[in-house]
Amino acid sequence: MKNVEIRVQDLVDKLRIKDYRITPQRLAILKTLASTRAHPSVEQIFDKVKVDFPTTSIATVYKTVSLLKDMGELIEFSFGEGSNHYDGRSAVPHPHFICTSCRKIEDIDVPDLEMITEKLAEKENYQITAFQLNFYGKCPDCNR
Amino acid sequence: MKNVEIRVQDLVDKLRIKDYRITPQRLAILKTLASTRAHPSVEQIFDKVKVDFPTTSIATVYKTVSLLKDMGELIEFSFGEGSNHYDGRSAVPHPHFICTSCRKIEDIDVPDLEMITEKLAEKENYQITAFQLNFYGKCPDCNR
DNA sequence: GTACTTGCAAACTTTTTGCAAGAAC
DNA sequence: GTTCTTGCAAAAAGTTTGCAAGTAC
Repeated sequence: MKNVEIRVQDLVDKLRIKDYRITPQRLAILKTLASTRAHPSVEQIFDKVKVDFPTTSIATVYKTVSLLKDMGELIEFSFGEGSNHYDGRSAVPHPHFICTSCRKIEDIDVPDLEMITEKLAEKENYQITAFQLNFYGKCPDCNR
Repeated sequence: MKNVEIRVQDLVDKLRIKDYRITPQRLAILKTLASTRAHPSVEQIFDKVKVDFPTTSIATVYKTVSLLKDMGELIEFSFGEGSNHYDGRSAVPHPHFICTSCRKIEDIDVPDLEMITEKLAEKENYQITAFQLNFYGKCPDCNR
């Protein structure tokens, strides 16, 4: 079974456990979230879901995204401008690089982040539950 | 001369050089930005400015904040909910801790961040111009 | 059949904009 | 006096909500 299908099934199970119903619209939203690395906005999720379900309302997308967010199953990003973006592939926070030229969002690897977080929590007596680390600049493609 | 006054003068000079005019409203906004560590929203800046200039419009605050942002003189934050927040004390990005309970925003120190940024830029061939690093959780006061 | 979900429209929040009157230079 | 800025109100953009009709279970 592919990673995407596993994640969709995972989300379906988690919804069912909480007695939420699996409607075709919701399933389409889950599939969209699980299968993209593009960190889409609600509008972008909506555009994808509309292909299969043209009658879908954007309010439904907002409601489902909000539900998943409350369940801790997706990560929300706010970049200075416009709408929020979401990553539903994994619920674990991770750093990003955002190209200010082409607006592309890439997952990146910052090896020492866990240790840094632990040290900070200990030093300042914080109870840290999440983080947001974004680097902004130009990607190799735009940097010419 | 105090740091706050130096920063206000710095901003005034930079505005004048670009032929922007120093109105009493703008000066009050600059003073508010330079003198708080609270990372206020436009609404909160507006509330402070209104004390001295009750006729000030929130549109004026938006316009001045936007002007300073374009000049690279303040940092904008978007936390998942509500309005953007601003730090006008220094234009240099720096990490924050945000208490999810009392909503307090604190500047923190992450020693290795510069090195991490450099390594990342080199490895991925990014040209990094800014970053945003926020830790979320409970501060010592709320963690009882 | 019951309880939850959808889709629509209206409401709400935050931010931007057009423009006439006013102020900085 | 010229040009920029203000303040107001309207508009725009993003998100939330109430509710009747429809659907998953």
